[in-house]
Amino acid sequence: MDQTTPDTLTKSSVDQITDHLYKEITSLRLLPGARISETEIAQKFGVSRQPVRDAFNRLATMDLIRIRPKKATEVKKFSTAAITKSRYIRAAIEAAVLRDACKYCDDEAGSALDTALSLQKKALADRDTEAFGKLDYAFHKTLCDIAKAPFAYEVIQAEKAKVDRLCVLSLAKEDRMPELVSDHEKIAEAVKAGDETAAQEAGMIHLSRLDDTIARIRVQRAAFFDDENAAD
Amino acid sequence: MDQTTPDTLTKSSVDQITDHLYKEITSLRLLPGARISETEIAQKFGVSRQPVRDAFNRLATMDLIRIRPKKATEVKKFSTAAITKSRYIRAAIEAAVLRDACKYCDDEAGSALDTALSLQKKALADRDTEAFGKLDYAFHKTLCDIAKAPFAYEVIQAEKAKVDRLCVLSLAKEDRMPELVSDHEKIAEAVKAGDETAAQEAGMIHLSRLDDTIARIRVQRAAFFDDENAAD
DNA sequence: CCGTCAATCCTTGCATACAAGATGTTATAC
DNA sequence: GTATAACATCTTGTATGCAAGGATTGACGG
Repeated sequence: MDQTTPDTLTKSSVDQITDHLYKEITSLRLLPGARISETEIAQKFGVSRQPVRDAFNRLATMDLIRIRPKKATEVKKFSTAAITKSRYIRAAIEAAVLRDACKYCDDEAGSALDTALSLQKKALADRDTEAFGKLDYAFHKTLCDIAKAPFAYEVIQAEKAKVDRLCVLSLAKEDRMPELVSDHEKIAEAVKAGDETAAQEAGMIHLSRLDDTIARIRVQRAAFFDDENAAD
Repeated sequence: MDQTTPDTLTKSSVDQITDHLYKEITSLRLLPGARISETEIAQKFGVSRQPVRDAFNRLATMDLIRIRPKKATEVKKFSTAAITKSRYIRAAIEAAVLRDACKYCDDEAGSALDTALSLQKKALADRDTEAFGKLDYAFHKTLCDIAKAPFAYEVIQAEKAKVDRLCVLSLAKEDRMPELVSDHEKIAEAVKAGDETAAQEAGMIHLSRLDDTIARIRVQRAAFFDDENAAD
């Protein structure tokens, strides 16, 4: 998210507005297809149109909004093509990470996985989906660290964020937690055992969990998808 | 490159300026560390600072320039971390592509690879490095298409572009062409044979060709690298 | 009642002016 | 001679005004 933030610590108006809109969009408070206006946001923040404009440009490069010159700016709808691409990238990166994690996993790494898993089980017992969401990210980051590829997490995070707002639409988050924790357990076990193929297999199964959810949402909320639309 | 270009066909000033600076940077006519000024570019194009500003923002999100607020904007230097990340991503994606290419390769795909290779051999015979550069991209795109993952090419292209400007510094482009063509031949052969492991192995060797080149340039042109610098 | 045309409003794109911060230089005090 | 402080000048950030194009709504003619 903060990839475009300059090295200065003083958050400029552009940073603030970008951050705000990012959260609004990813949390689905701004629905796909919703039109947003530069002047409207500018008034809301008490600034001029210019910083809003810059923020729009950043969000456009993140593929979160779509600026149609002279027409309007709207929150991007989901596209099956984009989801497919994102999934492909994640699958490829995570496979590499799991392979390397198996290669470099030692006792310390194993205990790190164990603690991560115990935290997840606690969140599962508490039915705390929000906490689990963060632990989910943390688990994958741990894997990247073990694989000596911390930068891979940035990619995973970026791709994950692109589809995470879609999962907000899924009502059955609590129901999915058990199988996700179980997936993580299998992955951790394989990594600790150094079993590449088992780890990658478990990882791919883990990724495929999303497919059903997405397929269900696509039919339920077809209006949020952009597939039949000719224009990108 | 044109990922940020809106759906309108009329190239706006921002598009033109972005395109121009992109070429200037990737061709190394603008050297890493060079400072570029909004007003300077604006005068050069006969426009106001605003479109230049927007172009800068786009280039910043492409990680090609670095905007230091109130200070200056400069062409990003190479960083070992960024190169490592880019290489990791490419390796992961290309491995997946080669795996799928082996899976889906048929006669038609095989002949597509053959024609691509013959074109490369012609460029090699002509010592036409520029033509070969384009054919190199085209070859990898062909592989992505065969793998039924055309979107993967976008990722490869984006990551390739990040380090390609580095290779402009390499004087021995002609010398490297034969081994690159040879690599491509091995890859194509393995893909046509449907031999996953051979294809991936050949692909990884192909990728590793860059490592030596980069290592050499890093010591020769240390001023273009940003490793010791604490600030990103 | 319906279709067509025009005007008005809305949108973003661009230009200009001013503000704020950082840097390098120069002058002055010691 | 040196160090420090003030200033001049660069940089980007923000505000505002105008221009150009699309969309909707209204009126007018059939």
